[in-house]
Amino acid sequence: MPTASTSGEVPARSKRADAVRNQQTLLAAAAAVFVSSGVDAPIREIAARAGVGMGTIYRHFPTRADLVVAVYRHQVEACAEAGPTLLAGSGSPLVALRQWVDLFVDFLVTKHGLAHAMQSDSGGFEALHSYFLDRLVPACAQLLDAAVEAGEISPGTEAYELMRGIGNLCVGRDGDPRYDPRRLVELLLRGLQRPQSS
Amino acid sequence: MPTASTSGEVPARSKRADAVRNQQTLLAAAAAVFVSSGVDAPIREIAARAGVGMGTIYRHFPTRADLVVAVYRHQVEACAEAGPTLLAGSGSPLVALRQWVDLFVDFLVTKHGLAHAMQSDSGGFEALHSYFLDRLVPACAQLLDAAVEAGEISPGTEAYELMRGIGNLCVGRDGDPRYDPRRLVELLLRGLQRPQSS
DNA sequence: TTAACATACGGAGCACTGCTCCGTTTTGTC
DNA sequence: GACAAAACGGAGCAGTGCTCCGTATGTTAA
Repeated sequence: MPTASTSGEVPARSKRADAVRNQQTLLAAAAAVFVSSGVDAPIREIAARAGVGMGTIYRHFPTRADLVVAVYRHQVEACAEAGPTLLAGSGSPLVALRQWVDLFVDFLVTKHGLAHAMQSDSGGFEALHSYFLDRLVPACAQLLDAAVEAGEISPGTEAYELMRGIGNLCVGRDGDPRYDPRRLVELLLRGLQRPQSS
Repeated sequence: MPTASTSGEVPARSKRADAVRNQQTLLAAAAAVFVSSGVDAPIREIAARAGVGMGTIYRHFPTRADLVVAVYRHQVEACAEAGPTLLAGSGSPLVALRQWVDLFVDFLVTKHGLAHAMQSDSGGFEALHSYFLDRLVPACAQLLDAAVEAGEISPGTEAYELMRGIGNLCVGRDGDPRYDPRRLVELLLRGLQRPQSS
């Protein structure tokens, strides 16, 4: 009963299937492009990657900020859900943690772009940020705990602290080949590892 | 003796007069445009304002960052020198302080643009920032002290603190008509004023 | 003074970008 | 099926960064 208009409300015909599909495609494409080319990547590039026209992007996300925010939310969700999945799929919690952190670093590109895109409008940003913490800290903690439990890493590091550290390692690199945050994050993770005998 | 080549050094023929003149003109024009249109203003606009061709700008300042840094240094100097001048030129230290703060706010536009333009290369930025503090805090302090001395404002506020406060009021306004930093700075200054008996 | 050269200037032109607009295609409904 | 609404695609426009080279100007040596 899509056309049920019980009151003075607008009928609100449900979205067309292709529109929904394209929205998803765009989110994924934008995320990938943000990672490889930064949040200032040309819209054309995102459109090309998604295999859609530019008009489609502008219809779904009128401004760049809209797109960035949408990707941000999408990524937070994906990242949060990936935690348990990775843990279940891998025999080693440490490996799972590594994979998760990799996802997290990808995500930070968008996050920093967002912070920049939201110099004003700080209200919405606060809300988004707390959403980010609520969802992600527990996910990270679960992986961390599991790795400790399995004896792969030393205890004593909090998820929040680790995430913040990673976040800070990832600021301010814009095409500078001399600074690769991922290398440093890798180092950080290695530092977490419990020294293994033989 | 401009062509004296005492050793293996390059003769280093002195710069042409028009080149020097244009450099000054450009600095002034860029400063004005940065205030009215932000540091991302089109190069064309700056060139037009200075009455020179774009080639001239790019010859003097190969990248936008170069130009911004040069304007920054220039402004720090001008601001520092303006302190004593304004003080001497006006009967009221408070009026002088007001005028100085106005200059300072103009300058902050460039400063913030600079901070953004220097996400990487943080070494040079640090040096610039300490230069900024060394030059400007004393200038501000002098005005502040004079105004206290004259009984126009209440004592107890440090120059550094005031400047920092003003600086913070000036972040994150990019064409948002709802937020005008100057209004707030004016309020701050008014708050500094000693309540005067009619 | 003037010739000759190094230096600096100007702006047309190219490449690339954001964003709009509208003819075409797809989808859902009757 | 037929039809309208919704969504799509991408050509095209306007604006921008940056380069390049013919021209103008300042400077030096004779």
